[in-house]
Amino acid sequence: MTETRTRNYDREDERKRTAASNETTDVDETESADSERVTSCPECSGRLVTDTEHGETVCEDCGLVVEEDSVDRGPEWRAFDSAERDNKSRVGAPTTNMMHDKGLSTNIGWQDRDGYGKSLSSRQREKMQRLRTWNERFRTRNSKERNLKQALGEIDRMASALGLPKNVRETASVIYRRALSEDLLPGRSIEGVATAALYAAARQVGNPRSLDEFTAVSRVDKMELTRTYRYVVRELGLEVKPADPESYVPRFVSRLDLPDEVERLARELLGGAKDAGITSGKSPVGLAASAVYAAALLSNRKVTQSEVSEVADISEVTIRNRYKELLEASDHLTA
DNA sequence: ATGGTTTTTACTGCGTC
DNA sequence: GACGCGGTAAAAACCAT
Repeated sequence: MTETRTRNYDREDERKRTAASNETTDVDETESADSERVTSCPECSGRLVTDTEHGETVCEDCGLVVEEDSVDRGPEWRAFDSAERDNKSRVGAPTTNMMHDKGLSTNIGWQDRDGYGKSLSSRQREKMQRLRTWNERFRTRNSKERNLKQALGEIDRMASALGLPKNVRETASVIYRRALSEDLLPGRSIEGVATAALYAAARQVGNPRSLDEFTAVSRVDKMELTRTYRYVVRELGLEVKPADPESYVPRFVSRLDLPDEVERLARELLGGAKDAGITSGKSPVGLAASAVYAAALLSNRKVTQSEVSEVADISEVTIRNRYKELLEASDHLTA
């Protein structure tokens, strides 16, 4: 009931509230770019045509240029038959980065001798030394590739076990690559960092899974996961927003076989709770679970607390406490 | 390490089927 | 009586300092 809130969710919650404007690195720029597309001329509401050669969008009737200097996303080359197109095209499946050297890497001997056993001139020796340096660099890179391959396999396995979509896996592998290139791995298990990366990725793209769900499919225990997760987030300066309770709602609803109506109501309740400021510092999972329970109650679907607590992995007591608050908040809002 | 907060565990009482 | 629900106290977990 007081204002000294400490928890994780809370801190970031406050940060979001106070500094909502200076978003820096996050992934949600998809909407703003395409949402304001004009479909008809603002002057005469004629039909618009795109002139790709000049990079403009022009009204067919009055000739008004609605948009100019648009980016040409086509290829910069021309092809006159399909063979040529195949030849010049550089698109295709992305390179995987998952291949390692298959033991074909080169070794440069340490004795400064040539093929006949004679010693080398000082000039040649210097050259060999430089070559050794570079070769070593490539080889360690290769060892990192192997590491990466294993980690990506783990990420894939866990992601599919948790039913996480592809974009989460991609984000996770990006995070893992960064962790690898910044040398965060020594002293930590590949599995641990991979799990942490996936956990962070799931949260970043707004499709979070609880820590418990992760420990269920990962070989690392909860403590190691949270530790490496915090470590990775800190070292990489990752911006992970607090999990939005609403993002858990659909899963709970579907696991309980409840109608969409309940989902809608639950979201409404959560919105009200957010406005009332009672979400701060509370576990998002608990909040979501209670909202689902309360919503089911309001729409006359009978679901027991223990059922909800089962699918959400939250104690019944927490559900009771939260859902009381939720209803209270919604009463305040409507009254 | 400590202190403050939330969540969980365990237990009790009440009402209904 | 079993079950769902509400409440409480104490323990455990968690996070910031």
